[in-house]
Amino acid sequence: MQELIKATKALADETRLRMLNVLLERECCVCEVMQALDISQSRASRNLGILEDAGFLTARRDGLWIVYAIDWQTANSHAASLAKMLKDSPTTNELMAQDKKRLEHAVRKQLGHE
Amino acid sequence: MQELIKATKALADETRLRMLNVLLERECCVCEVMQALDISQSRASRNLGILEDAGFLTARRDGLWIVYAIDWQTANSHAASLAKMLKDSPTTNELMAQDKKRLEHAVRKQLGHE
DNA sequence: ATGATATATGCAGATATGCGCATATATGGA
DNA sequence: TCCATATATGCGCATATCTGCATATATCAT
Repeated sequence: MQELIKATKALADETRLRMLNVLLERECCVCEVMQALDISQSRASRNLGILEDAGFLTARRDGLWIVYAIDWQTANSHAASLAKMLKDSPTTNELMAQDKKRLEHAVRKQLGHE
Repeated sequence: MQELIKATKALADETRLRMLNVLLERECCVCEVMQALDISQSRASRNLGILEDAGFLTARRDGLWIVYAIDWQTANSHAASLAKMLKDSPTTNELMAQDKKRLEHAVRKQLGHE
């Protein structure tokens, strides 16, 4: 049951649902998520880490960047079911639509510190 | 998106996941849930209310009792998807198994206050 | 080695959440 | 009407969660 609790807790946050929304479009590095959601660096990093820990995401390094992607082969089967659910019943929402819009112009290089 | 957030927040709690576990067996009044999970009256009532508010449960009065049941026709489509997921991928867990065991002997009349 | 960029994390403060206790409300029977 | 039972809820406390700020760590280029 602990894995199910961890997965649901990870989902129960607006920021993280928005993150999964954009990651369902394509894999992203942290700075691209920052740009898409228009949030701070620490906030992006921390919440991506929570999603990874819960089994929703994989993380791989690519040079300076850490690239996060939906983990469809996750060991946490509940996370897989939940991710599939999000994919199959997309939430239409103004904020999430904006996130996807900004994602289109997000690039792998950016400010963040000042 | 707010409905999705409400649904996931409602799920993200051990007590409430245990409640859905027993309610997937059969509908229950508050005191039966108290007995099945071995928890206090206010705790049972409050958490059932949260699940109802999020769209997971219906509540109907039957005499002295309020009977809660999974709402398969809920207006919150996300809650429906999540409930179906729980139903289709049952979590095998010692605690949840005990809850179901106690549910077998739960009755519609009981102490609770002292 | 030094500097620039990307990401992770310790810390503190603000807010949210879960719980028990006591009490309020609702129903049905005597 | 009065009482017993079932459920809901106001309140306060303990704990958890989220965030920004500052800083640490990692990688790459010079």
